Amino acid sequence: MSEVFREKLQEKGLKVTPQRVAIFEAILRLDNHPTADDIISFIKKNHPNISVGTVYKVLDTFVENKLLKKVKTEKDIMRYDPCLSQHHHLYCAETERIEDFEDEKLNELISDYFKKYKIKNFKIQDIKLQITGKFNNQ
Amino acid sequence: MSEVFREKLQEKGLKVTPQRVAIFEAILRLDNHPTADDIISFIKKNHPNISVGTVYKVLDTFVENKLLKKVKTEKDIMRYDPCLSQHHHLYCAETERIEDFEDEKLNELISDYFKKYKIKNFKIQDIKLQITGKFNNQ
DNA sequence: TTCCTAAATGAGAATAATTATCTTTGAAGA
DNA sequence: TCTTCAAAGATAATTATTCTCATTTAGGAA
Repeated sequence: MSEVFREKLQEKGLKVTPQRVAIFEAILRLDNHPTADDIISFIKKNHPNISVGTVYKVLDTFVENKLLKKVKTEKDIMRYDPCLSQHHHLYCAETERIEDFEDEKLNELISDYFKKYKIKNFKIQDIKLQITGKFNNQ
Repeated sequence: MSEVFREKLQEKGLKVTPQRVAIFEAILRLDNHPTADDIISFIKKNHPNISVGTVYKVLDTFVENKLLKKVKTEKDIMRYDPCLSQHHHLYCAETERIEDFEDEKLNELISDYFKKYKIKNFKIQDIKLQITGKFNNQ
């Protein structure tokens, strides 16, 4: 699994450092769109003297190189999300919980719509739905 | 026009202060999703000794009371958006420009879709599209 | 394998946005 | 007009993030 990751880095001429590996694994493990701070705490367990600045820098390089995306809640803080597949977000304003939501049929519906009705003076690169509401269970 | 605004405040038992009026007007005037800082600079022109903390507090009360929404870019800063109508955002990652995008037909399409295909364990309150891409002109 | 160099990291200071605290002021109901 | 509680002002504090710069290291070359 981390082979794909190594390749992606090397492809772009980026060095495969233990810090980068640790940070990427942390995001996969933490799963639910961690904040930089979540990531730092997690990593410090096995990697006690990693620097905060490093984490931010690594996250930025990942975003630049499309290994991650930045996500935002209604609140304040950036969250990070691995670029695995095109997906949307279910977001609960009360609890700050975010879940991924994939729906191929919906994607098609929307992209067909915009093929038919283009937005003038704007070239679409990506469409993301932020669906706000309430989770019923837990 | 600011009558509606006065009423909305009074309805919720909030006082109509000159600061609140000025801040709300500033957001309407500034239009294109100003940051707190944009708002502060704008207001200071006519209202030189308003306090930064006040602006933030007022913005928060407005958000709590649904007079405004907080919006986010891929970058860092909060922006504020008057709650006038249901709309989506066109967003250019390069220039940070945000434009509103209203499309009743699209809203219907999506809401029909979710009437048919409900998301399990989730009650939708609001759906917003963030459409990333590039503006062609200017 | 060892050497070299650009790229990456660490440590911590600096910045910027936002929040908190606490005193003073003023909106609006009595 | 008076009173009172919410709101505003001033400024300190906090928090997330970025910057700086000295040190280290990944990984290609010899």
